[in-house]
Amino acid sequence: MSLSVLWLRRDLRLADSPALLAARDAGDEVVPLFVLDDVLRRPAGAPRLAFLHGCLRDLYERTDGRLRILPGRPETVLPRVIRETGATSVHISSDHGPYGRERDERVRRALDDVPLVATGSPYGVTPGTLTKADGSPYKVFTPYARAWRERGIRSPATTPRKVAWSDGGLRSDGIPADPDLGGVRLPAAGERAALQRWRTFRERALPSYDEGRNRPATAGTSELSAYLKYGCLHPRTLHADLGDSDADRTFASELIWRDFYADVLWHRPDSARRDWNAAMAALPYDDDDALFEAWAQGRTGYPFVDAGMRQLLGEAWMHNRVRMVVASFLVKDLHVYWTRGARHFMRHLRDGDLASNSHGWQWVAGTGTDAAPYFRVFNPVKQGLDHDPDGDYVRRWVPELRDVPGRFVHEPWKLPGGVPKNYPERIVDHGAERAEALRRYASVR
DNA sequence: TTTTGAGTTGTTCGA
DNA sequence: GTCGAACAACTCAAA
Repeated sequence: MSLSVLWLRRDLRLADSPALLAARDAGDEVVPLFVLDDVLRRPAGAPRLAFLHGCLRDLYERTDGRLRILPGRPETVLPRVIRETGATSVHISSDHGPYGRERDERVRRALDDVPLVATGSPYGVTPGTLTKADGSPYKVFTPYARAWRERGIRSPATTPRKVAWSDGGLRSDGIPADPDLGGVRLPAAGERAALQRWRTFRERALPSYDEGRNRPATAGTSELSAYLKYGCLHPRTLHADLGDSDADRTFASELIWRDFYADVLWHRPDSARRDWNAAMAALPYDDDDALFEAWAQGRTGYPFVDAGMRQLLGEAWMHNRVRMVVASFLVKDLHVYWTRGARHFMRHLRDGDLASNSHGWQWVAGTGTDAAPYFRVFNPVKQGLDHDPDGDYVRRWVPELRDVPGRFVHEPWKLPGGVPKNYPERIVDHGAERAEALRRYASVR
C-alpha cells in the first residue's frame, strides 16, 4: 500500500486539478493535507481567514473527512508527515508568489529524496512561461493577451470519479475557529458554492457583461475573485465554458489580466511592495493619518468613494469599478503612496490577491506596467453619476444620504440645505487636488 | 537596426 | 446635449 500526499495551498478543489491526478497516479491512496502557515495567516485579515476556513470545511467533507490540517512551518510539517505516513511523494500545484516560491524551495530541500512534484498552476498560463519572441517578459497587456489567446489552456483536466483518500494515520488539528467577523457577511465558500456562483453569473449577468460590469448597484460582475484566489475553481474551467460573443471575450480578458499580473510579479517579485517603474519613485507623496482614516472609514464627503469604502468593510469585497475610483482618490486626491491603500485592501478584502492587488493599485498610481497616463484622474462625482445614475449604490451603503433625491446623492453639498446632518463635508476639493496631482506628475517627467 | 503602430477602464473644454 | 480634440511623450512589440 503506497501513499502520496496532496499538499493543498491555493487550489482547494477536486475538479480540474492536475496535481490531484498526479497524486492519485503516484500512490494507491492520497493523503490530502493543508498546512496552517502563520506567515500567510498573520496578514490575511478576518474575512479572508473565515473564507479560507469555509473552503477547508467543504474540502473536508468531500474527502470523506480525511483532510489533515496541521499548523506549523511547511518545511518542518512536510518532513514530519513523510516520516509518520511513509508516503513516497508530495504533490502540489505550483505557487508563483514571492513567498510561495521561497517556501517551496525550502520544503523541497527539507524533503530530501522524497520528490515535491509540481503539476499545473492556478493560471491559464503558468507565470514566466509566456514570453516575447526574444524570451523577455511582456510589459503591455494587449500583446500578452494576444499571445495568451494563442497558447493559453482552455480545456479542463479530467475530474476523477473516485479518489482513495487516506488520513495517513495523522492526527489533525481540525479547522481553526473562525475569527470575529464583526458583522461582515460572507458568501458561501468552497468549490460547490463557486460552481454554483459561476452558473448563476453565466445565466443572469454574463450576456450583458459589457455594460453590466460597470454598474456597482447591480450584480453585474462574476464575484468569483475569492473563489479564484483560493482555487475553488480553475480559470480553465471558466474559459472552457465561454464562447465567442463580445461579452464572453470581455470576461475572458478579465481572467487573462489575472494571469498577466501574476506573470509580472513572477518576473519582478519586488514589485509587490515597490514601484514597478523605478523612474516613478521620485514622485512626492503626503501621508496624513487623518485623511487616510477618513478614506478608510468611508468619510471623505464624496458619496461614491464613501460607498465603496463602506462596502469593503461591510462585505469584505468591493465592485471593481469602485476600486479604481477609491484608489484614484487616495493616490491622486489625497496624494498617499499606493502601498498604504494596497495594504488596507489586502487586510479587508476576502479576495485579496497579492499580484492583482499590487498591480491594480500601480495601474491607478501610474507606477506599474501599462500604467494609466498621468493625466487620467478619476472624478469621483462624474464616476458616480455615470455608473450609479440612480444613486442606488450610494444609498445602500451611505444611510445618511438615503433620503437625498436625484443627482444630489452624488454631490450633496449642492443641496439647498447643505450636506445632510451626520454626513461629512468634503475633506478635500477634487478640482484643486487634481491640479496638484498633475503638478506632481509633471515634476518627475 | 529601424520603423511603425499602438497602448483597459478618463476628464475637460470649446465648438 | 453631443462631439472631437487636447491632455505628452514614451515605451513596447513586432515586422
